[in-house]
Amino acid sequence: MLLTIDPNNGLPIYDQIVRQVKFAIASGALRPGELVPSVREAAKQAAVNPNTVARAYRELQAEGVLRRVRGTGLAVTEDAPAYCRKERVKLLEERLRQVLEEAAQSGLSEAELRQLVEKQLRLLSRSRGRRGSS
Amino acid sequence: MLLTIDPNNGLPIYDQIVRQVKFAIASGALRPGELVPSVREAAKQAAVNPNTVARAYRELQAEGVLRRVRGTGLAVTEDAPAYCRKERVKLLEERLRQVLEEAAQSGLSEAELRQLVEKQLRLLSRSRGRRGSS
Amino acid sequence: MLLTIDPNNGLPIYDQIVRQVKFAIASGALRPGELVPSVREAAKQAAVNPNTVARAYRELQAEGVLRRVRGTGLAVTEDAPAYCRKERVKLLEERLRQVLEEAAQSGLSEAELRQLVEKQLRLLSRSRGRRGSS
Amino acid sequence: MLLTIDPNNGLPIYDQIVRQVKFAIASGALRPGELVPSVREAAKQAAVNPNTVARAYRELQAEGVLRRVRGTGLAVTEDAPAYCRKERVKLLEERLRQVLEEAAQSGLSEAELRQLVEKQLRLLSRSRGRRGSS
DNA sequence: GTGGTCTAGACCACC
DNA sequence: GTGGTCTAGACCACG
Repeated sequence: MLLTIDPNNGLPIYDQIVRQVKFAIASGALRPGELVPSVREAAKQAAVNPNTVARAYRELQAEGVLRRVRGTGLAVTEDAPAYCRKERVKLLEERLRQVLEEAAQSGLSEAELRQLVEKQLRLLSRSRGRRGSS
Repeated sequence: MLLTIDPNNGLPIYDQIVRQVKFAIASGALRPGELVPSVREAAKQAAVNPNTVARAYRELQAEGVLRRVRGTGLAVTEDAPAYCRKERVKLLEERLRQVLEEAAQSGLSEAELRQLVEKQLRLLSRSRGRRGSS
Repeated sequence: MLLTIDPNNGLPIYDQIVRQVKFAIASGALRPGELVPSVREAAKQAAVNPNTVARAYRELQAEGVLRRVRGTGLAVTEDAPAYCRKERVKLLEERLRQVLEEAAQSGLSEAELRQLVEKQLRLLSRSRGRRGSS
Repeated sequence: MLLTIDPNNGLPIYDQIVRQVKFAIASGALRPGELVPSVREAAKQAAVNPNTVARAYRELQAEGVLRRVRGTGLAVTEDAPAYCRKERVKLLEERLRQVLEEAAQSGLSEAELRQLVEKQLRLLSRSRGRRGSS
């Protein structure tokens, strides 16, 4: 469970954390009953203020994704995986829609747009490959 | 030159305006010497505060895309089209990269990711079609 | 809309604020469309840190009780009164139940318990009367 | 001497323990010279961390309600019953006052408030009856 | 050690 | 002026 924060993402940091936790649960990297990294640890790892992590975790509790185990930490709930898989699609579709809409407004033809998307997908799979083979 | 603002875009409104003006110039919809809508008019059309439009126009002047024509308004500069075409690609690639990277982090396989992108592209071209035929 | 905060209430301050706003809406003292006091103003009035008020207001937005009006403030939503009236009963019953349960555990007879409750209700209506007549 | 802990009470657990011990002494269920359950036993029975029980017992010793009997455990002092009876009324009145005050602030009329209180008292005496008959 | 709350104060986006 | 985000650091309750 490694958090990778980009402070210039546009998305608030706490939101990036919320998403990444949900994604980790959706993909099975975090399973029900497992503990998420402690507030302080996650904050250190992500080079972020503990309050910011705490806020993200608070929201995840409010959504029923995490539950508090007193004196122990925050654990993934039983319902979380199903919920997070739904959320994942929703969150990604929303963001994709926004960006593609903007691209469409830019006056590019559909062919040019597809070309742009293809280029980025290729770049992505290449960097993925690198990460995968390392 | 119609502005379409989405306040929940994540992008600040003034930035959305800056981008759309650049896009309009890049695509030839706005040509050197032409005037952009007045601050008040644009603000009314986009249902946005005039200060926000003013700020966007200020930035466009600072980048050399617009210039003041005393007593007349703001006109597109001669250098703007070349500049804006470069910007357009840069801005779109940057946004696309961010979103696709996030999608990649979400644990979706490349196939699933492509499927999502295709779905959104189809949705987009459909809504474009509608707008085109209206 | 005056906030009265008791830092030794046991209830977190942000929660006291959340409750009081809901109560004010439930009782009709705050109506749909009206603005709640600004974060800074409420913080000053309640002698509390603005962040604490902001957190309370954030939760009220998340519950759909308040909505943000950009650059203007936070307004009561249309749905808020119905929702808050339901909440009011729920919140009060929960608290009453806790306290009466504790009282019951204390070994008092039911008669003694009723006497205690009556005494407090009388004290309350007296202080209410004073406030009402002032 | 059975402890019934509600972790969502708002009251800290150690405080709930302190109160319940005092209540047991006030009502005569625990008499001077009698031993309270050992820290470990009480912790097991109440499903609570031993440290938390230890803290409660520490406070009860500081208040002069319990005293260490070397090698034996903690015993109720001679002065405890009188002291605890006073405390009981004080503690309950304080809590009742808080809750009723909050209820009053909620904008309910006195009649509605009384109705709420009656409802909870009835619920309480019913559950008491059940417990009594078991 | 864990999370939760609160304060203080900075900076940003928007009106 | 409005709310939103973030940092820094203190204190509390609990294990």
